Amino acid sequence: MKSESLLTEYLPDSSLRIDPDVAGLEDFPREFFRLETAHVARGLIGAWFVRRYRSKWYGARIIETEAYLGIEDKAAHSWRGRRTPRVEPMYRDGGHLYVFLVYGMHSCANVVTRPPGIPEAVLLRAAEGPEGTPAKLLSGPGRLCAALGITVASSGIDLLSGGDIRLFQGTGCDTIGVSKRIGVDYAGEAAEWPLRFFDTTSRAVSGPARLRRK
DNA sequence: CACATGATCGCCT
DNA sequence: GGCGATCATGTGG
Repeated sequence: MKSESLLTEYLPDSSLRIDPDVAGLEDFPREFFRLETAHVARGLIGAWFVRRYRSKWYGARIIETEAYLGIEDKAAHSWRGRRTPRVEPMYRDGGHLYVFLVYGMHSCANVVTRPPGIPEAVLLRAAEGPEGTPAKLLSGPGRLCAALGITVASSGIDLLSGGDIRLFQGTGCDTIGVSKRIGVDYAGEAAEWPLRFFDTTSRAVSGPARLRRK
């Protein structure tokens, strides 16, 4: 099934339906997203990533993230201050969305961090739906975007201004594991930095098994 | 589980 | 021209 079709074919009947009001979900304060990126990445474990489609809301609980530290981080798109149309959203204020396409076919969603002008972000790597939802559905940055129908068309939007894609606070997580990031072996020393965070109790954690406990 | 491969194309050099 | 912040599928242990 193509990723695009998931938006129109999977979502409407999805178990990912959620009503933010009924669930009592609350926005993060803007200041949270301006804090140190690794701190935000850790703090987003347990948060809710939701979107509205045809007036109904769908979403899932984030269980895996990675921090990308901007100009000093060889693994980051903004390494050495690179500033192109694609990367531009990373230079915005914390709380914006940055979506890019990898390998010509998969979208990856990021939450921009730090104040305007500092191009850092948190990659949303995996999430989990309610009990009964196939773990694989939202396991991996590409699958997460496909299941929720997130594409580059939404890159640059603000997640805190009441739009169709939002991020809400969760109940926190006290079983967080840490590891190096996945798929950035080309980044030299930066490839070893412990910037990946995940809920060790979730079955939806992506990546090789050797990086799932810690 | 580890590893290998093909798919597929926008972005940057 | 070359190469990914990936995934599905295949092989072999």
